[in-house]
Amino acid sequence: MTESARQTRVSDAYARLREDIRSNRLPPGFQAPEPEIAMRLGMSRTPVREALIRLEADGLVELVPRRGARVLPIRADDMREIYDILTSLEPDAAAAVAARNPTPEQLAPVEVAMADMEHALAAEDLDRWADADDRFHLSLLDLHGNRRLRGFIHALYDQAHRARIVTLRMRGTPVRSTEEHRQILAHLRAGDAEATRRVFRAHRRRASAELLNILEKYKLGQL
Amino acid sequence: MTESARQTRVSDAYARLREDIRSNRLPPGFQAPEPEIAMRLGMSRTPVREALIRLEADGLVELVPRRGARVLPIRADDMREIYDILTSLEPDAAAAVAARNPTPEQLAPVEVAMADMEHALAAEDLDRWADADDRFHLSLLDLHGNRRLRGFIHALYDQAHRARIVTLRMRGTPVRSTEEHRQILAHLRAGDAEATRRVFRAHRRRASAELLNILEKYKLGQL
DNA sequence: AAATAATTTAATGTATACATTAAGGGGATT
DNA sequence: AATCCCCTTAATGTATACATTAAATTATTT
Repeated sequence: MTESARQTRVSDAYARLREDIRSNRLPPGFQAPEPEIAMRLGMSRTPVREALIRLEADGLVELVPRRGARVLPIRADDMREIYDILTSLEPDAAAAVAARNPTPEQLAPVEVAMADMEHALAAEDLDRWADADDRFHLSLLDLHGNRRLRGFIHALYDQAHRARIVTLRMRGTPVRSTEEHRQILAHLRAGDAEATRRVFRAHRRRASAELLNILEKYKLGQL
Repeated sequence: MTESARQTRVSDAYARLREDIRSNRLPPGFQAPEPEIAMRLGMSRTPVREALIRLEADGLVELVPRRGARVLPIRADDMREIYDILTSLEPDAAAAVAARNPTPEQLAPVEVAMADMEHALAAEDLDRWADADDRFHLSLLDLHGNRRLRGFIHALYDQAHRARIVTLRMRGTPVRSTEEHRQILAHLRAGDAEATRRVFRAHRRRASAELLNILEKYKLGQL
């Protein structure tokens, strides 16, 4: 659904349902038949069905015959899957960016996200920090330019969003993550592909182990 | 669309269109409005629309407003994107499998694919070889067990299928690829994660460079 | 011949009708 | 209390009607 595409009921339904899922207004496990969802959104079943098919493709819901759409929970296993994939993909993508010796202009969105991250940390504003964290990672993907990679990782971020938001305050202030991002950015500026890859990968491993430990410690079997 | 799901017009439309695209019966760039596609498949527009949404999510078509569905070509750039992703994901997945010290039973599907590859090579049957090659890679993913990874890579294989089939006979007999698969399997049997990763990654790099060179040499800008 | 305007055609997006069938509920039986 | 049977309800899958609008075609003007 491109920004330039004209607004349709399908795109409206898609955006609203996606945002309700991401914000836990439609919590994991929530299930409703199509007529009910259509009524909630004030439209007929047809655009709702189409939106649900797209959300299913994004891994946010499953369509259960005769029971409607169910918001998929994110279990510890799911987060492990997602982090395994990100740990393979993101460091290689970042290393490829570093290998190109990106200009300061090209790195600007990453720099802005880094600066926002630092400010949010200083202000102890975890929500702003999380947003800046997302932008750091995703702007690197934009810079990298592989569209399939970008699409897939966006979908994984959507799926992981709730688990990350819910556990954010359980993880302590993200001093270490911020420092690791700083190191990654320093290596990017230096055009050092191997160092970028190494530090990024270590960051992903540490951060994902931390979150998975929390999910297991607090018995958050699913979110 | 699970195997166990009952057959619907949607699933029928999806399977038929997907197979027509993969086999070039609907070639890249082919474009038709929904009513025409519905007529071809002998059903109404509704199930066709749903099937097309799923095919769009799979990256095989794009839905063009007022112009119907267009079969996406695979350009050299696309193949490069796909191979970059596979070169990051597959070696790590295979290394993770090796690290578990898989039993001979667990490795059986990979062994069968390997044996089929050898036989196909001896018989100079490139189509059978390509099929066995697919099964080698995909059965490793099944063994690995990461569902998101598996789903994504299946979609990439679907997208890459035509380019690989069309260029198969231009690449010469895949003696080298077969040897590399043998080495990968030997390291898997030995439970050597690092060697599995290294050889797999080298294999991916060489094989993708070869195919991309052919796409550029023969000016096959798109397929 | 080319450009522009007007008209016609047809695709899409959406709503809804309808047949099928699965789920849910209630009553009877064990 | 548990299970089974029957009936009712309602969800889904699909077809099609319909309004809107974009593309295509035709007519007119330059």
